[in-house]
Amino acid sequence: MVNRRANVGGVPRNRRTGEDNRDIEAAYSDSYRRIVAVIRQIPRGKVMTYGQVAEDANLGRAARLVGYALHALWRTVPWQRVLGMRGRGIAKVSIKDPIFGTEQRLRLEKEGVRFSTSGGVDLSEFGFRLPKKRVKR
DNA sequence: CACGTGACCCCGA
DNA sequence: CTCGGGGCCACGT
Repeated sequence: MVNRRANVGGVPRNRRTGEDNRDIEAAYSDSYRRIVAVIRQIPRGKVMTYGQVAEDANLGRAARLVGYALHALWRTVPWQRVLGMRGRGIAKVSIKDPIFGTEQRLRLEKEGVRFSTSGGVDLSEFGFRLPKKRVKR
């Protein structure tokens, strides 16, 4: 399993305890909490891209922030269901660490997500979006 | 306060 | 396909 700490420069551990990440949400910003809230709603067998998570969390185009946050909060969410956008409705594993990257793909395949020969996931088939809030009208 | 950095993304050349 | 360039934003230094 993935026990290995994936600490990359700058990404802190839980600010309060310095270890356990289970309640890490409370220690972080509101943006992080919203990101977590969105990711937790992705059902089994479906995926979202970093950019889509940012949008649905009302964070505009802060896709980068989602990646940053997820790296720190992965213990608290189904992290495997977030992929990187690779143009034209195709998403791919975006994790640099090969151990985690492989783990992500295996977990998704176990949920029924299919990867093409080139490693892409068809978002028209496996993509998930939160139902739109009907705010305007 | 100012940078640098990062599991990102879009666009144009 | 590869490169830049600009945008996003939290966090560490």
